[in-house]
Amino acid sequence: MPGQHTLDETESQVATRLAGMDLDFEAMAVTANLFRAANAARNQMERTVLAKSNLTWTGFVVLWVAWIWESAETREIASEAGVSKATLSGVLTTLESRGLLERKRGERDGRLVTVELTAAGKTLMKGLFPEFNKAERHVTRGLDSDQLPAIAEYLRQITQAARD
Amino acid sequence: MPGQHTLDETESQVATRLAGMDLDFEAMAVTANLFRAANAARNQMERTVLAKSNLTWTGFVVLWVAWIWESAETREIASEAGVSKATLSGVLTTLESRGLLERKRGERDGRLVTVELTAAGKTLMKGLFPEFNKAERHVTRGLDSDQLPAIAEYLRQITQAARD
DNA sequence: TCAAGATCGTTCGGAACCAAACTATCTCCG
DNA sequence: CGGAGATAGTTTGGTTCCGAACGATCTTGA
Repeated sequence: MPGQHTLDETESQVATRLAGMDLDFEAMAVTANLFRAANAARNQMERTVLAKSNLTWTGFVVLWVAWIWESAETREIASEAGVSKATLSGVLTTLESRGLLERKRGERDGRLVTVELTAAGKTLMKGLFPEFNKAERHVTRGLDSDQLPAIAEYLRQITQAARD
Repeated sequence: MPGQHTLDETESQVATRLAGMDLDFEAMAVTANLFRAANAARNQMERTVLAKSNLTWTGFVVLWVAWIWESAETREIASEAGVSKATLSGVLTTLESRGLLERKRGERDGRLVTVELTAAGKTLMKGLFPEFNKAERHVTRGLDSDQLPAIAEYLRQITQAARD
């Protein structure tokens, strides 16, 4: 595949190109590989699991959050899915029009909207999630399984640090 | 902040809700936290570093790749930035119209297009990248610095595994 | 009680995003 | 040669994505 660089080539080019600048190369390597890994994993899962159900990544995550929490308020979903409330509003409209979930105006507080999966949405998730989990195992198969909890913890630390 | 869940609450709710299903919970924790971390870090960097230069995340990554490699072919950039060639085509048009880069048709092979930063683009990156690196250090500050290379390596393994 | 301010979800405008179709170019081989 | 097939980047059509502006609803305090 001409014109493609391996990860090693890329990183050594980075080191050469930026040599002499006062930079934290180790932090750089962690974040650069964080984004590469997340991107690669997401693309892989979209292709192998989500595409056949005609779901986008965000659509799936939204369904997942609502499924896990039985019923969720929109700002919880937005926060958990990592999208803005504006984006969520559109995605909810899409998923609602496909009959996978329902919006319900809050009774105690008329500003709130809660989201609940329909029977069709629950059926979809019940069938899809085990496949999704297989893909999760697939993308982590290169890691020593003893280390998985520690790696998850490192990633939690990054999330925490990035939140302020 | 009512209606928000901590990471711990979320993960224990997941465990409860999915109890009894034949799932790999450790792989799930790694991937879920991978996406959370990447999202949180990206949002943080967009807000604190990129917004003031009116750059999107993808725009910045595209500029970065072209900057590192002095001059890059579009498929390299697309692969490195993790976007499709269709997306890249549009982003290049945006950045080119802002005078940050130039497209050049390949001389030996007329199908290829190489991308090169303009003087303005280079100046921008030279000023911006040290700030970006500070943000990279910020989001990794919760990690033991001795462990950073190992963590980068774990992430490379995930990238590798997700590529087939 | 009732206005001022806070908070929620939606809308709007414009960029990013992708798959599929398309045009242009190159390569291969008969 | 020269046409068949491969490969590169662009266009098209439709969703996702965000910040900012917006209405609706709730809360607060004098």
